[in-house]
Amino acid sequence: MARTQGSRADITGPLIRDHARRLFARQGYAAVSMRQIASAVGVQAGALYAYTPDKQALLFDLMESHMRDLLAAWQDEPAADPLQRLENFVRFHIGFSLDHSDAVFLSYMELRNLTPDNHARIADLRGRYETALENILRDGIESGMMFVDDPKLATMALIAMLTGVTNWYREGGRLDRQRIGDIYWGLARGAVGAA
Amino acid sequence: MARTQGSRADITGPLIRDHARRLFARQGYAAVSMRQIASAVGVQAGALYAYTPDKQALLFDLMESHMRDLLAAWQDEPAADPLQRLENFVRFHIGFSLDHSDAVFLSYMELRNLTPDNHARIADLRGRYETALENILRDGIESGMMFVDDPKLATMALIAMLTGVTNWYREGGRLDRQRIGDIYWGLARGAVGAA
DNA sequence: GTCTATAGCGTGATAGAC
DNA sequence: GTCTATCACGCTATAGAC
Repeated sequence: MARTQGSRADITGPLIRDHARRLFARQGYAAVSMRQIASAVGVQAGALYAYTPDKQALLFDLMESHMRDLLAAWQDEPAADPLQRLENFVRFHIGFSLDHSDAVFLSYMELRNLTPDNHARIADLRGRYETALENILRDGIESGMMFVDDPKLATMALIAMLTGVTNWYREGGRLDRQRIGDIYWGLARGAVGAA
Repeated sequence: MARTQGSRADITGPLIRDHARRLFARQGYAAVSMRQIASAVGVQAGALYAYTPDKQALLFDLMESHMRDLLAAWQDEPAADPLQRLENFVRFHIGFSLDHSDAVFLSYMELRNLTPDNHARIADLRGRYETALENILRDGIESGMMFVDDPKLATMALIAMLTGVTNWYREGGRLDRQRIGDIYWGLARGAVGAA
């Protein structure tokens, strides 16, 4: 089958996702036009519709694949020491959030721009991730290594604290990632009463 | 001076601000039209421009007045015990955030939709508030009551943790505000090494 | 202060050529 | 798969009547 003029299907798809993610994160879904995305990619707006049925599906795909990537990347070791598992989680969450800061930002800022059905699916994935942390806290409490009044609230509090790194982190700043992980692990360990 | 037909200047201004705040917080600044705000208030879109020069100024006014209200509401007692001051801050921040959740959400979600000049002014106000907490932590460290590696990061971490309450809190939920304050104070106290 | 009407422009999405 | 052209609509903001 002969290639049609100017076709670059193998790279255009990923480029659309990359630029859309970046633009949505920086300006907000509603503020970004399909023309703007197309311009960043280097195609005309009409060409985008060969890859996505509409703008909403593009947003949902970005958020869903991010949540699936996050869940797939987190590898718990349920048999290990709960404190060690918590330290792993803290360092993992910070590292993943900084490596995918646009997707992280998108996935908790643009929930409101999803259709109700799409919203429910993302919320479900998010809930699974929160449960992963909550289970660590419950195991830590049960084993007497952690002291937390309310594991559910502690889960939300810790995730909010850790994700907050993306709000101020700048590449090449005062602290490197290892050091940031150390500091946040110290805060988290204290918060769960295991200082 | 005779009143013109249908004029309700005394209440329209606040109503515009109230509805704009609510709509911006729920749907995002870019996704809300001036017509939508006007409709919620009960006037035609053109009438809004008697109260604001444009949409951007309306957003900025909402954010700036929120930050000023926040700074005015926080009353530190520099002479008191640093731990007591931290507890006060924790309970204050959660209470204020829940009482003004739309404004809180707006003020950290829509920074990207401000002009650079307006952005700098909001960032300055936010910085002052962060400094208020940072000073408590520094005093706590100096007095040997707190153990924190990096007061700057601990400040960002604590504020992110506390503000996160607005993400999941629902009126009439499992926990009342007092109890939520107790739990978060426990987490914060532990995080700063004062459990 | 509020209304109606509208200018001027940008939007998401589609049709049809290549 | 990409382009050009376009439809139909919504947007911010303004003008002028009352």
